[in-house]
Amino acid sequence: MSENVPALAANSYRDTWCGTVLEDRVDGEARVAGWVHRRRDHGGLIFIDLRDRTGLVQLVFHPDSSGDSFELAHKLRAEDVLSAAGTVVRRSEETVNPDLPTGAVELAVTAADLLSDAETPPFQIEGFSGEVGEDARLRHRYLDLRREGMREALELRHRVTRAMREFLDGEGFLDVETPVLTRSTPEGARDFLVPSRMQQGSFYALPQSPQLFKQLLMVAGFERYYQIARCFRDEDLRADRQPDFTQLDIEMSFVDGDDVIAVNERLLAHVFERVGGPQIEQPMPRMCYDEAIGRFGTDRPDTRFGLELVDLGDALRETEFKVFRSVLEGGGTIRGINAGRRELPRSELDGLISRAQELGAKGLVWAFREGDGWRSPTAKFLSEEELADLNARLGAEEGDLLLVVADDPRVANAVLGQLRIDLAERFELIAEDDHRLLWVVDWPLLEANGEGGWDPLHHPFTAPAGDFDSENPGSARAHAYDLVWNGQEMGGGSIRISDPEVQSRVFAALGIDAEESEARFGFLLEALRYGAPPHGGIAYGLDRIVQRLAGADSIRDVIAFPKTASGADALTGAPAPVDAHQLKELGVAIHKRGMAGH
RNA sequence: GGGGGCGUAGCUCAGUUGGUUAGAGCGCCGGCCUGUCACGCCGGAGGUCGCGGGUUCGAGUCCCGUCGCUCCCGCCA
Repeated sequence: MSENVPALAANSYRDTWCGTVLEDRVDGEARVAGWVHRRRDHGGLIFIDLRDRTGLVQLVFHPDSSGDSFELAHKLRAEDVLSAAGTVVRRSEETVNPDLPTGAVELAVTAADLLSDAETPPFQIEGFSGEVGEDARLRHRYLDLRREGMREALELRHRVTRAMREFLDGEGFLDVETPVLTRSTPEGARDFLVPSRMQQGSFYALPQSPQLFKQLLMVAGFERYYQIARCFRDEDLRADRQPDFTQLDIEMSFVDGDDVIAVNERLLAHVFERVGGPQIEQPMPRMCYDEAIGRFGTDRPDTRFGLELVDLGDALRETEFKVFRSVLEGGGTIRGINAGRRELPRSELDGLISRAQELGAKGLVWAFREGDGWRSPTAKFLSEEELADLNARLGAEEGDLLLVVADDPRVANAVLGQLRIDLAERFELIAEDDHRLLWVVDWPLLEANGEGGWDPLHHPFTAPAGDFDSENPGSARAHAYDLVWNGQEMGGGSIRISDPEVQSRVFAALGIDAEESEARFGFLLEALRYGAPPHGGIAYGLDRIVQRLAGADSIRDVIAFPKTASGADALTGAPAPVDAHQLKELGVAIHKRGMAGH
């Protein structure tokens, strides 16, 4: 921690941090200020642990040498704010506290001032074993942030962003701010809208990302841009999703995908080196999208463990089992995973079936290899030859647990992809200190949206690789890349379309006709006509990166003032009703859900 | 929008099959204590069992509704 703590200029309250009162100050005078962490009152001798952002130092109050402040010390309570001056004293050998960085010294107080008299906090700042509930922590976040874990998390976050800025500055990137009041950019999520007072009936949207602005900055010739940008998406929350979140946003000109990846690998290496993150290979591993889907069932594969997906359709071409047969005839797939030799009670096997159904599968076949066949409710529907073939394809050995899903390929992949993660956690297959980072590359540009149309896998500005064949949009690949860390998406980017004609054709393929694209993106198409360099970039979920570096379970643990699962701020009470006259000024009327006619 | 879990003292939790006055640890308050560092010892206060309704002789416990927190699905890169 000390490497980041700047020297403190002397002021009326203190001339050093609590956590820096170390042996090199012995016999010197020191003045510290902070919060009363704990008081140990021995009657004739009082110890106070004083805490600030940097740590703790022990203050000692003697009745003889501390004067009036001895009486004050007796009255001190937890979280009172205190300024104390005295002599730094080396502790005698038997009173050294090896658990405290400042434990070899203490401050013999000669004078102290109570700067603020604190009420008893609703929960203890430190020093008891029970974990405080998140509800209470968020309601009094300013107290929660005094706790060591939160201080460390925010300091880590600071060091991460500082290292990012350091690296990018050194590479010639310029930090440019883009608007927060803007118009809707189609990243796919619901927009937060802000009503315009001056143009009633019209709305700003909060940015889901600075995507279009950074492209315009490339047209403007800035060439290398970055921003640590707040972004907004009005969707339901998760442990790794907040309605407002922070993105490290980067864009470069005159680059191809490999150039962007190369810069970013150096960026990651620099940041991790600075903050003590995992070692990463240079260059980092890459995996094609199709391989990721094929082996792991997902575009964000967690490669820390096996349990890879296996295609079983060929073993069942002639099967008599109606369920499998109708799936295959309907263009579906049959895929499975070998979970290894496991014992699971029937209740847990039923739980796997429920989970598979929750994930969208119609069912799940479980089996244990037994001899050349299966012990499974499904075994009786399959021939000996089929069972032997399935065992071979799955590499099943005696007692191995096998899971098979027959469904639409997207469903089968999604279900098995999630089940392999559930099983890895259930069987503790993941080593705590194992970190796997990789790029997923060679993405399809579009995917069928199930309604006869096409949706972008990234966003509508992603450049197709090679010529874009409007007749056959599904075959187009994209110059896109996602960074995946232990199966979690940390960031993604692409080379963008810099040719307005290509952009128009991609819009058309997405079902956005000329009129609509002119209305919504005319400014972009026009800008591209005025000399757009080839350009591309990436955006990282900063909260997720810091979360993983901190080993936290939720991004809330690395955000100073996060929202609860219902999108509320437990501290301020936002969102909150507003005065009628505010609404009137905005020309906005409220239609509550459930009111007549709505 | 849907499913699971949770809600008891300031905090973290226990509370049996529905049965007398709802408990513990920490914290808090008062007293004692000159080497503690999760100080110790003695004493004390503190409860709308989230809220509303129901079943019952009797509800923290069972049922219905509702609110909040949380995890997941949908949604969202």
